[in-house]
Amino acid sequence: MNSFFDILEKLPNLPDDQRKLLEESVKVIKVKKGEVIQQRGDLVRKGYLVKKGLLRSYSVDAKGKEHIYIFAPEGWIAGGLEFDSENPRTELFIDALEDSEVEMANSNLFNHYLSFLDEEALKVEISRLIRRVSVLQNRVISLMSSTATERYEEFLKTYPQIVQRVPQRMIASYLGITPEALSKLKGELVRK
Amino acid sequence: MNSFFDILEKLPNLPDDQRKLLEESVKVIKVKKGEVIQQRGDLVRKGYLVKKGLLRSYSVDAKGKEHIYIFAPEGWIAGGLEFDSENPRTELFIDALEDSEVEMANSNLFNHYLSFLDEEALKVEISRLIRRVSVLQNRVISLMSSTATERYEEFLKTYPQIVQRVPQRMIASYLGITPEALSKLKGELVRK
DNA sequence: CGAGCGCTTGATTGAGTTCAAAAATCGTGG
DNA sequence: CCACGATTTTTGAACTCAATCAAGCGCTCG
Repeated sequence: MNSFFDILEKLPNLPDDQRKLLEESVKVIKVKKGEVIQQRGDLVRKGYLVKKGLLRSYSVDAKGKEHIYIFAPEGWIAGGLEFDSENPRTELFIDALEDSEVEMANSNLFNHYLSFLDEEALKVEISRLIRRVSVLQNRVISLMSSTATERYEEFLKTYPQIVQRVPQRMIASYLGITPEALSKLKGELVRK
Repeated sequence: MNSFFDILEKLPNLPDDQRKLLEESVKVIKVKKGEVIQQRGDLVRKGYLVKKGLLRSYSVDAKGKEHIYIFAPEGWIAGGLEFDSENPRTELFIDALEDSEVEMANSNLFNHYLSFLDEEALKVEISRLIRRVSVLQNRVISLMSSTATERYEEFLKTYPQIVQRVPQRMIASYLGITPEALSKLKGELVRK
Protein backbone atom coordinates (compact mmCIF):
# COMPACT_ATOMS: atom_id res chain seq x y z
CA MET A 1 0.00 0.00 0.00
CA ASN A 2 1.58 3.26 -1.14
CA SER A 3 -1.38 5.52 -0.54
CA PHE A 4 -4.48 5.54 1.60
CA PHE A 5 -6.38 6.41 -1.55
CA ASP A 6 -5.70 2.86 -2.71
CA ILE A 7 -8.11 1.80 -0.03
CA LEU A 8 -10.86 3.85 -1.58
CA GLU A 9 -10.23 2.35 -4.97
CA LYS A 10 -10.82 -1.06 -3.49
CA LEU A 11 -14.38 -0.09 -2.67
CA PRO A 12 -16.14 0.17 -6.04
CA ASN A 13 -19.60 -0.26 -4.53
CA LEU A 14 -19.28 2.70 -2.25
CA PRO A 15 -22.08 5.28 -2.54
CA ASP A 16 -20.86 8.70 -3.66
CA ASP A 17 -21.61 10.54 -0.44
CA GLN A 18 -19.76 7.95 1.61
CA ARG A 19 -16.86 8.10 -0.78
CA LYS A 20 -16.66 11.83 -0.41
CA LEU A 21 -16.66 11.51 3.37
CA LEU A 22 -13.82 9.03 3.28
CA GLU A 23 -11.83 11.07 0.81
CA GLU A 24 -12.11 13.98 3.18
CA SER A 25 -10.77 11.88 6.02
CA VAL A 26 -7.38 11.70 4.31
CA LYS A 27 -5.19 14.77 4.21
CA VAL A 28 -1.71 15.22 2.78
CA ILE A 29 0.40 17.25 5.16
CA LYS A 30 3.97 18.47 5.34
CA VAL A 31 5.83 17.85 8.57
CA LYS A 32 9.00 19.70 9.44
CA LYS A 33 11.92 17.89 11.02
CA GLY A 34 11.37 17.82 14.74
CA GLU A 35 7.66 18.49 14.56
CA VAL A 36 5.56 16.33 16.91
CA ILE A 37 2.34 15.10 15.32
CA GLN A 38 1.12 12.69 17.98
CA GLN A 39 1.52 12.78 21.75
CA ARG A 40 0.93 10.35 24.56
CA GLY A 41 -2.65 10.48 25.72
CA ASP A 42 -4.05 11.50 22.37
CA LEU A 43 -7.47 10.02 21.92
CA VAL A 44 -7.81 10.70 18.24
CA ARG A 45 -6.43 7.74 16.40
CA LYS A 46 -4.68 8.65 13.18
CA GLY A 47 -2.56 6.77 10.73
CA TYR A 48 0.40 8.46 9.08
CA LEU A 49 1.55 7.01 5.81
CA VAL A 50 4.94 8.38 4.86
CA LYS A 51 5.20 9.53 1.23
CA LYS A 52 8.58 11.20 1.66
CA GLY A 53 10.87 11.59 4.62
CA LEU A 54 11.09 9.70 7.89
CA LEU A 55 8.96 9.53 11.01
CA ARG A 56 9.63 7.91 14.33
CA SER A 57 7.30 6.60 16.97
CA TYR A 58 8.63 6.52 20.53
CA SER A 59 7.70 6.33 24.18
CA VAL A 60 9.01 8.49 26.99
CA ASP A 61 9.64 6.75 30.30
CA ALA A 62 9.32 7.98 33.87
CA LYS A 63 12.84 9.40 33.78
CA GLY A 64 12.13 11.34 30.59
CA LYS A 65 14.16 9.00 28.42
CA GLU A 66 12.97 8.32 24.89
CA HIS A 67 12.65 4.78 23.54
CA ILE A 68 12.10 4.40 19.84
CA TYR A 69 9.42 1.92 18.95
CA ILE A 70 9.62 2.12 15.16
CA PHE A 71 11.15 4.09 12.35
CA ALA A 72 8.77 4.79 9.47
CA PRO A 73 10.48 5.62 6.15
CA GLU A 74 8.73 6.00 2.80
CA GLY A 75 5.85 3.58 2.34
CA TRP A 76 5.52 2.77 6.03
CA ILE A 77 2.69 3.65 8.36
CA ALA A 78 3.27 5.16 11.77
CA GLY A 79 0.59 5.22 14.39
CA GLY A 80 -1.82 2.82 12.85
CA LEU A 81 -5.53 3.22 12.42
CA GLU A 82 -6.33 0.34 14.67
CA PHE A 83 -8.42 1.16 17.65
CA ASP A 84 -8.08 -0.81 20.85
CA SER A 85 -11.23 -0.16 22.82
CA GLU A 86 -9.62 -1.39 26.03
CA ASN A 87 -6.88 1.18 25.78
CA PRO A 88 -8.05 4.05 23.60
CA ARG A 89 -5.23 6.47 24.44
CA THR A 90 -1.91 6.26 22.66
CA GLU A 91 1.20 5.55 24.69
CA LEU A 92 3.37 6.75 21.86
CA PHE A 93 4.70 9.99 20.46
CA ILE A 94 5.32 10.50 16.77
CA ASP A 95 7.58 13.11 15.24
CA ALA A 96 9.61 13.68 12.08
CA LEU A 97 13.32 12.93 11.78
CA GLU A 98 13.41 14.57 8.35
CA ASP A 99 11.20 17.07 6.59
CA SER A 100 8.43 14.78 5.46
CA GLU A 101 5.31 14.51 3.42
CA VAL A 102 2.64 12.40 4.99
CA GLU A 103 -0.87 11.18 4.29
CA MET A 104 -2.82 11.58 7.47
CA ALA A 105 -5.95 9.45 7.77
CA ASN A 106 -8.31 9.49 10.71
CA SER A 107 -9.93 6.38 11.99
CA ASN A 108 -13.15 7.04 10.10
CA LEU A 109 -11.36 5.71 7.10
CA PHE A 110 -10.38 2.50 8.77
CA ASN A 111 -13.74 1.82 10.35
CA HIS A 112 -15.66 2.52 7.17
CA TYR A 113 -13.09 0.59 5.28
CA LEU A 114 -13.76 -2.41 7.47
CA SER A 115 -17.51 -2.14 6.96
CA PHE A 116 -17.11 -2.33 3.22
CA LEU A 117 -14.32 -4.86 3.04
CA ASP A 118 -14.69 -7.77 0.70
CA GLU A 119 -13.13 -11.13 1.37
CA GLU A 120 -9.98 -10.28 -0.53
CA ALA A 121 -9.33 -6.99 1.23
CA LEU A 122 -10.07 -8.61 4.55
CA LYS A 123 -7.32 -11.12 4.07
CA VAL A 124 -4.91 -8.35 3.16
CA GLU A 125 -5.82 -6.47 6.31
CA ILE A 126 -5.42 -9.51 8.51
CA SER A 127 -2.12 -10.36 6.84
CA ARG A 128 -0.87 -6.89 7.64
CA LEU A 129 -1.72 -7.33 11.30
CA ILE A 130 -0.23 -10.81 11.40
CA ARG A 131 3.02 -9.54 9.97
CA ARG A 132 3.06 -6.85 12.58
CA VAL A 133 2.53 -9.39 15.35
CA SER A 134 5.35 -11.43 13.91
CA VAL A 135 7.75 -8.46 13.84
CA LEU A 136 6.88 -7.54 17.41
CA GLN A 137 7.23 -11.12 18.54
CA ASN A 138 10.75 -11.24 17.17
CA ARG A 139 11.59 -7.98 18.86
CA VAL A 140 10.38 -9.25 22.24
CA ILE A 141 12.36 -12.45 21.88
CA SER A 142 15.46 -10.59 20.79
CA LEU A 143 15.21 -8.07 23.64
CA MET A 144 15.03 -10.99 26.04
CA SER A 145 17.67 -13.25 24.61
CA SER A 146 20.24 -11.22 22.68
CA THR A 147 23.05 -8.91 23.77
CA ALA A 148 23.16 -5.31 22.59
CA THR A 149 25.87 -6.24 20.06
CA GLU A 150 23.74 -8.98 18.57
CA ARG A 151 20.74 -6.70 18.37
CA TYR A 152 22.82 -4.04 16.63
CA GLU A 153 24.13 -6.48 14.03
CA GLU A 154 20.59 -7.66 13.46
CA PHE A 155 19.44 -4.08 13.00
CA LEU A 156 22.18 -3.41 10.43
CA LYS A 157 21.01 -6.40 8.43
CA THR A 158 17.30 -5.66 8.69
CA TYR A 159 17.23 -1.89 8.23
CA PRO A 160 20.35 -0.90 6.25
CA GLN A 161 18.50 1.97 4.60
CA ILE A 162 17.68 3.53 7.95
CA VAL A 163 21.19 3.29 9.37
CA GLN A 164 22.37 5.89 6.88
CA ARG A 165 19.67 8.36 7.68
CA VAL A 166 19.34 8.63 11.43
CA PRO A 167 21.78 9.83 14.09
CA GLN A 168 23.46 6.99 15.89
CA ARG A 169 21.89 7.86 19.22
CA MET A 170 18.48 7.14 17.68
CA ILE A 171 19.61 3.66 16.76
CA ALA A 172 20.80 3.24 20.33
CA SER A 173 17.36 4.31 21.47
CA TYR A 174 15.75 1.71 19.20
CA LEU A 175 18.06 -0.99 20.51
CA GLY A 176 17.28 -0.08 24.10
CA ILE A 177 20.79 1.07 25.08
CA THR A 178 22.57 4.39 25.65
CA PRO A 179 24.41 6.23 22.84
CA GLU A 180 27.68 5.72 24.72
CA ALA A 181 27.13 1.97 24.87
CA LEU A 182 26.47 1.82 21.12
CA SER A 183 29.58 3.83 20.37
CA LYS A 184 31.77 1.51 22.45
CA LEU A 185 30.13 -1.57 21.03
CA LYS A 186 30.86 -0.34 17.49
CA GLY A 187 34.48 0.18 18.47
CA GLU A 188 34.64 -3.42 19.64
CA LEU A 189 33.16 -4.63 16.35
CA VAL A 190 35.65 -2.67 14.23
CA ARG A 191 38.51 -4.07 16.29
CA LYS A 192 37.67 -7.43 14.66
CA MET B 1 -14.28 -17.40 22.61
CA ASN B 2 -14.30 -20.49 24.83
CA SER B 3 -14.30 -23.09 22.09
CA PHE B 4 -13.28 -23.34 18.47
CA PHE B 5 -16.69 -24.86 17.84
CA ASP B 6 -18.12 -21.40 18.47
CA ILE B 7 -16.51 -20.44 15.19
CA LEU B 8 -18.51 -23.06 13.38
CA GLU B 9 -21.72 -21.86 14.90
CA LYS B 10 -21.06 -18.45 13.47
CA LEU B 11 -21.23 -19.89 9.98
CA PRO B 12 -24.89 -20.78 9.47
CA ASN B 13 -24.64 -20.73 5.69
CA LEU B 14 -21.97 -23.36 5.56
CA PRO B 15 -22.72 -26.36 3.33
CA ASP B 16 -22.86 -29.64 5.22
CA ASP B 17 -19.80 -31.21 3.64
CA GLN B 18 -17.72 -28.13 4.41
CA ARG B 19 -19.00 -28.10 7.96
CA LYS B 20 -18.00 -31.69 8.44
CA LEU B 21 -14.49 -30.94 7.16
CA LEU B 22 -14.09 -28.07 9.57
CA GLU B 23 -15.46 -30.04 12.48
CA GLU B 24 -12.87 -32.67 11.76
CA SER B 25 -10.10 -30.07 11.83
CA VAL B 26 -10.67 -29.54 15.55
CA LYS B 27 -9.58 -32.22 17.98
CA VAL B 28 -9.77 -32.28 21.74
CA ILE B 29 -6.55 -33.67 23.16
CA LYS B 30 -5.07 -34.30 26.57
CA VAL B 31 -1.56 -33.03 27.15
CA LYS B 32 0.55 -34.25 30.04
CA LYS B 33 2.65 -31.85 32.06
CA GLY B 34 5.96 -31.42 30.26
CA GLU B 35 4.72 -32.69 26.93
CA VAL B 36 5.91 -30.65 23.95
CA ILE B 37 3.21 -30.11 21.33
CA GLN B 38 4.94 -27.65 19.02
CA GLN B 39 8.59 -27.25 18.14
CA ARG B 40 10.67 -24.64 16.39
CA GLY B 41 10.64 -25.20 12.67
CA ASP B 42 7.23 -26.80 12.59
CA LEU B 43 5.49 -25.94 9.36
CA VAL B 44 2.06 -27.04 10.36
CA ARG B 45 0.31 -24.15 11.96
CA LYS B 46 -2.00 -25.13 14.78
CA GLY B 47 -3.93 -23.22 17.36
CA TYR B 48 -4.28 -24.60 20.87
CA LEU B 49 -7.21 -23.35 22.88
CA VAL B 50 -6.79 -24.29 26.51
CA LYS B 51 -9.93 -25.79 28.10
CA LYS B 52 -8.20 -26.87 31.30
CA GLY B 53 -4.64 -26.56 32.50
CA LEU B 54 -1.82 -24.30 31.41
CA LEU B 55 0.40 -24.11 28.35
CA ARG B 56 3.45 -22.03 27.71
CA SER B 57 4.99 -20.80 24.49
CA TYR B 58 8.73 -20.14 24.51
CA SER B 59 11.83 -19.69 22.39
CA VAL B 60 15.20 -21.31 22.91
CA ASP B 61 18.24 -19.13 22.22
CA ALA B 62 21.67 -19.98 20.86
CA LYS B 63 22.94 -20.89 24.34
CA GLY B 64 20.02 -23.24 24.92
CA LYS B 65 18.25 -20.88 27.30
CA GLU B 66 14.47 -20.76 27.30
CA HIS B 67 12.56 -17.49 27.10
CA ILE B 68 8.86 -17.60 27.78
CA TYR B 69 6.79 -15.68 25.29
CA ILE B 70 3.34 -16.25 26.77
CA PHE B 71 1.49 -18.27 29.35
CA ALA B 72 -1.85 -19.66 28.17
CA PRO B 73 -4.28 -20.58 30.96
CA GLU B 74 -7.93 -21.60 30.49
CA GLY B 75 -9.62 -19.72 27.67
CA TRP B 76 -6.40 -18.56 26.04
CA ILE B 77 -5.00 -19.60 22.73
CA ALA B 78 -1.38 -20.61 22.30
CA GLY B 79 0.25 -20.80 18.93
CA GLY B 80 -2.36 -19.04 16.89
CA LEU B 81 -3.83 -20.07 13.60
CA GLU B 82 -2.46 -17.10 11.76
CA PHE B 83 -0.21 -17.93 8.90
CA ASP B 84 2.59 -15.58 7.92
CA SER B 85 3.53 -16.51 4.38
CA GLU B 86 6.85 -14.69 4.65
CA ASN B 87 7.90 -16.77 7.59
CA PRO B 88 5.93 -20.02 7.59
CA ARG B 89 7.99 -21.82 10.23
CA THR B 90 7.36 -21.28 13.91
CA GLU B 91 10.14 -19.89 16.06
CA LEU B 92 8.35 -21.02 19.18
CA PHE B 93 7.97 -24.14 21.23
CA ILE B 94 4.79 -24.95 23.12
CA ASP B 95 4.49 -27.35 26.03
CA ALA B 96 2.26 -27.97 29.05
CA LEU B 97 3.04 -26.69 32.55
CA GLU B 98 0.13 -28.68 33.97
CA ASP B 99 -1.84 -31.67 32.75
CA SER B 100 -4.12 -29.97 30.28
CA GLU B 101 -7.07 -30.42 28.03
CA VAL B 102 -6.76 -28.59 24.77
CA GLU B 103 -8.73 -28.02 21.59
CA MET B 104 -6.29 -28.36 18.74
CA ALA B 105 -7.34 -26.71 15.48
CA ASN B 106 -5.33 -26.83 12.30
CA SER B 107 -5.11 -23.89 9.99
CA ASN B 108 -7.80 -25.27 7.68
CA LEU B 109 -10.24 -24.04 10.22
CA PHE B 110 -8.88 -20.55 10.22
CA ASN B 111 -8.54 -20.24 6.49
CA HIS B 112 -12.00 -21.56 5.83
CA TYR B 113 -13.25 -19.46 8.65
CA LEU B 114 -11.86 -16.41 6.91
CA SER B 115 -13.52 -17.31 3.64
CA PHE B 116 -16.91 -17.44 5.27
CA LEU B 117 -16.55 -14.59 7.68
CA ASP B 118 -19.31 -12.07 7.88
CA GLU B 119 -18.68 -8.47 8.71
CA GLU B 120 -19.30 -8.99 12.40
CA ALA B 121 -16.94 -11.91 12.80
CA LEU B 122 -14.31 -10.09 10.79
CA LYS B 123 -14.29 -7.22 13.22
CA VAL B 124 -13.94 -9.63 16.10
CA GLU B 125 -11.00 -11.27 14.42
CA ILE B 126 -9.31 -7.97 13.71
CA SER B 127 -9.96 -6.80 17.26
CA ARG B 128 -8.26 -9.90 18.54
CA LEU B 129 -5.17 -9.17 16.48
CA ILE B 130 -5.16 -5.52 17.45
CA ARG B 131 -5.28 -6.40 21.11
CA ARG B 132 -2.39 -8.74 20.56
CA VAL B 133 -0.39 -6.01 18.86
CA SER B 134 -1.17 -3.72 21.76
CA VAL B 135 -0.01 -6.26 24.35
CA LEU B 136 3.20 -6.88 22.45
CA GLN B 137 3.82 -3.19 22.02
CA ASN B 138 3.59 -2.69 25.78
CA ARG B 139 5.93 -5.58 26.34
CA VAL B 140 8.54 -4.13 23.97
CA ILE B 141 8.32 -0.73 25.61
CA SER B 142 8.53 -2.22 29.07
CA LEU B 143 11.53 -4.39 28.17
CA MET B 144 13.30 -1.28 26.90
CA SER B 145 12.40 1.16 29.62
CA SER B 146 11.74 -0.69 32.88
CA THR B 147 14.01 -2.45 35.35
CA ALA B 148 13.48 -6.10 36.24
CA THR B 149 11.83 -5.08 39.51
CA GLU B 150 9.32 -2.85 37.74
CA ARG B 151 8.54 -5.56 35.22
CA TYR B 152 7.98 -8.07 38.03
CA GLU B 153 5.58 -5.76 39.86
CA GLU B 154 3.75 -5.17 36.60
CA PHE B 155 3.51 -8.92 36.06
CA LEU B 156 2.06 -9.47 39.53
CA LYS B 157 -0.64 -6.92 38.80
CA THR B 158 -1.44 -8.15 35.32
CA TYR B 159 -1.33 -11.92 35.80
CA PRO B 160 -2.05 -12.64 39.49
CA GLN B 161 -3.76 -15.92 38.62
CA ILE B 162 -0.64 -17.20 36.88
CA VAL B 163 1.78 -16.28 39.66
CA GLN B 164 0.23 -18.93 41.90
CA ARG B 165 0.47 -21.69 39.36
CA VAL B 166 3.91 -21.60 37.80
CA PRO B 167 7.34 -22.17 39.31
CA GLN B 168 9.16 -18.93 39.99
CA ARG B 169 11.89 -19.63 37.48
CA MET B 170 9.25 -19.57 34.74
CA ILE B 171 8.23 -16.09 35.76
CA ALA B 172 11.88 -15.12 35.64
CA SER B 173 12.02 -16.55 32.15
CA TYR B 174 9.01 -14.48 31.13
CA LEU B 175 10.55 -11.34 32.59
CA GLY B 176 13.80 -11.98 30.74
CA ILE B 177 15.98 -12.47 33.82
CA THR B 178 17.59 -15.42 35.63
CA PRO B 179 15.84 -17.27 38.48
CA GLU B 180 18.56 -16.07 40.87
CA ALA B 181 17.97 -12.45 39.92
CA LEU B 182 14.23 -12.80 40.55
CA SER B 183 14.82 -14.43 43.91
CA LYS B 184 17.10 -11.59 45.04
CA LEU B 185 14.79 -8.96 43.68
CA LYS B 186 11.90 -10.45 45.66
CA GLY B 187 14.05 -10.36 48.78
CA GLU B 188 14.63 -6.64 48.21
CA LEU B 189 10.90 -6.04 47.79
CA VAL B 190 10.02 -7.87 51.02
CA ARG B 191 12.62 -5.82 52.87
CA LYS B 192 10.34 -2.83 52.29
C1' DC C 1 13.58 -42.22 52.91
C1' DG C 2 16.46 -40.54 49.55
C1' DA C 3 17.24 -38.09 45.13
C1' DG C 4 16.16 -34.42 42.62
C1' DC C 5 14.12 -30.16 41.85
C1' DG C 6 13.34 -25.49 43.00
C1' DC C 7 14.44 -21.62 45.80
C1' DT C 8 17.75 -18.91 48.32
C1' DT C 9 22.13 -16.76 49.34
C1' DG C 10 26.84 -15.31 48.53
C1' DA C 11 31.00 -14.17 45.79
C1' DT C 12 32.61 -12.85 41.47
C1' DT C 13 32.24 -11.19 36.88
C1' DG C 14 30.57 -8.57 33.02
C1' DA C 15 27.58 -5.81 30.19
C1' DG C 16 25.75 -1.58 30.10
C1' DT C 17 24.85 3.06 32.67
C1' DT C 18 26.14 7.43 34.31
C1' DC C 19 28.81 11.43 34.41
C1' DA C 20 32.29 14.20 32.42
C1' DA C 21 35.06 15.98 28.89
C1' DA C 22 37.37 15.92 24.48
C1' DA C 23 37.06 15.15 19.42
C1' DA C 24 34.43 15.02 15.23
C1' DT C 25 30.61 16.38 12.44
C1' DC C 26 26.82 19.16 11.01
C1' DG C 27 24.26 23.18 9.79
C1' DT C 28 23.58 27.85 9.23
C1' DG C 29 24.42 32.70 8.65
C1' DG C 30 27.44 35.88 7.02
C1' DC D 1 32.47 28.84 0.94
C1' DC D 2 34.04 29.47 5.38
C1' DA D 3 33.65 29.90 10.32
C1' DC D 4 31.40 29.36 14.37
C1' DG D 5 28.27 27.29 17.50
C1' DA D 6 25.57 23.39 18.31
C1' DT D 7 24.95 18.70 18.11
C1' DT D 8 26.76 14.11 17.91
C1' DT D 9 30.17 10.77 18.69
C1' DT D 10 33.95 9.02 21.12
C1' DT D 11 36.64 7.97 25.14
C1' DG D 12 37.47 7.24 30.03
C1' DA D 13 36.51 6.20 34.98
C1' DA D 14 33.46 4.83 38.43
C1' DC D 15 29.38 2.52 39.38
C1' DT D 16 25.05 -0.58 39.08
C1' DC D 17 22.22 -4.15 37.88
C1' DA D 18 21.82 -8.55 36.59
C1' DA D 19 24.46 -12.93 35.04
C1' DT D 20 27.23 -16.64 36.31
C1' DC D 21 29.10 -19.96 39.30
C1' DA D 22 28.78 -22.42 43.48
C1' DA D 23 26.97 -24.13 47.71
C1' DG D 24 23.22 -25.20 50.93
C1' DC D 25 18.42 -25.68 52.28
C1' DG D 26 13.68 -27.52 52.05
C1' DC D 27 10.14 -29.92 49.91
C1' DT D 28 7.90 -33.52 47.42
C1' DC D 29 6.98 -37.45 45.06
C1' DG D 30 8.48 -41.80 43.61
